[in-house]
Amino acid sequence: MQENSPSNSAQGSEVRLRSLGAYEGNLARRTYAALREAILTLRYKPGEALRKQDICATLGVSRSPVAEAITRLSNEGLVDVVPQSGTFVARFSMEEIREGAFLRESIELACAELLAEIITDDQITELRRNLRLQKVMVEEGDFAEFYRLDGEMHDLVIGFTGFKQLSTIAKTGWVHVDRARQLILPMPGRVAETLQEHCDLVDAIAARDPQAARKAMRAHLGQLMKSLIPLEKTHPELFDPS
Amino acid sequence: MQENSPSNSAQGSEVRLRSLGAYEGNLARRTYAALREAILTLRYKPGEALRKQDICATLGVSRSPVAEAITRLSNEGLVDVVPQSGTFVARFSMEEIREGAFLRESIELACAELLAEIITDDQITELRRNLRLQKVMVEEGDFAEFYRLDGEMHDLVIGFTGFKQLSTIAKTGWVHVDRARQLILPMPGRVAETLQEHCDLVDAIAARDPQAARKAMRAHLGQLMKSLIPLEKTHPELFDPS
DNA sequence: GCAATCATACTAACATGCTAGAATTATTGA
DNA sequence: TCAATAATTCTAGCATGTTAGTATGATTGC
Repeated sequence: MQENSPSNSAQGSEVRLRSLGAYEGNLARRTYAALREAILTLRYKPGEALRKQDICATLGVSRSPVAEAITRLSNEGLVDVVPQSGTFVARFSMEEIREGAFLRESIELACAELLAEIITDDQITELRRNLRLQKVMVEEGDFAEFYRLDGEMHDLVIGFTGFKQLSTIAKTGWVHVDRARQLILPMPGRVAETLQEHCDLVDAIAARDPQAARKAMRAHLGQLMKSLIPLEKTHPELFDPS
Repeated sequence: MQENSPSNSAQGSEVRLRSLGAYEGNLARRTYAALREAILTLRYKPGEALRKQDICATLGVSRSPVAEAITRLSNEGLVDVVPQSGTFVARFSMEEIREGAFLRESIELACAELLAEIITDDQITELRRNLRLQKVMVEEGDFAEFYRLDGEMHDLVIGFTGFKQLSTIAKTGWVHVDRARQLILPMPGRVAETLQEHCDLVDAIAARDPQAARKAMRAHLGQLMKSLIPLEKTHPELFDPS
């Protein structure tokens, strides 16, 4: 039932998990981070079974930290645990993607609105600095770095409110969107528009106009969702039959 | 399998953890639920050390499920784990309370706004039914039930959007608010106002007026926060020194 | 050939032993 | 008297043994 994939042999030689040295925290946390990254970057494919033994061997740890990591991934909705049977990488679900996008929109709308009232000049400067770097990356065609800066900008917007955990929660809801987004990267035609949307957002916040900030943020996230919706038709095998 | 006998142990001290039979899921999940309830109801006091051995003995389980439960509570911010030292019930932090309230407000504002556009007549009926029950409870002075209906109404508002996980996330952010609210319950003078705020919110949604829904929701949650802020002065020992 | 049955090989979940490090107390030294 | 140090006793974290339940593949019966 969970059987997977013609041809796609990807045998053991392929490195799908980064060494734990790349992360920080205790073993369980690092194992979690390594697995999470592999899932989000689609090195583990939706529907695929996760073999604890292999993971233990690859990472050189015992089953305990791996089990804890999988529990956390399960809470996040990135894997499905079937009791006494197995653990599988969750398939995409447009429902969850929509929900994650709605959650993030809710949070960022509120943040943008709040920020438009309390943001400092230094913070505006930092946002504009990030924007300039984005512009450079678009010009140079470095999409990977552009998307990193994109994420950083959203983080800045949330972080400037002074709330510490909000960004983590926003990202948690965002994981499904992020994973799906891997399928449409890079989108050369879209980055220029995205950059413009980012500029509009920062302008609205800098102008201390809450309503405009809300509008800009909503337009921006709406555009992203529009690009994700076709995925269910173009990659049906990666989606939850629903 | 493991019979959980009416516990010997706990040398005369009060029962702070309900039997696992009251919950569902595997042992780890039930242990988590039992601990969480005890922390939220302040049967475990902020700052207090959590003794794994005692918990194991009381619940009649081994350290594994307890460890997993504590990890989850830690992710939720309800306990602080100090490596190689101990686990402590998190103290209140007005910062976290504000943040939880902001998160919930963000989500519920978005939901209220969305609902004002898509809500069905049946759903409005269900909200109004809940409101009538609330009114009865206010009249009868049954604050516990009123409080439960309050939570149920917020859940309905979120659930009517069709999103499945949103309510869980909203509640996760809300835990700190909920725990602090234990200190000010019951507030006989406040319930009547609260009921009125609930009516205003439902009226706005039923009138399909997104702006009014936003306003009503914001006013409602703002009132709650106002009642929480004094706690830091009246119960300083329960708060994180900040 | 094909369905029903049984044996095997998996898995998650739980229990428990062990280790290193932190907190606390006891002991020493001046 | 009091500071510094050593011993004891906690703990979280990790490794690993055990158990029960599921899926799969071979075997049997017809």
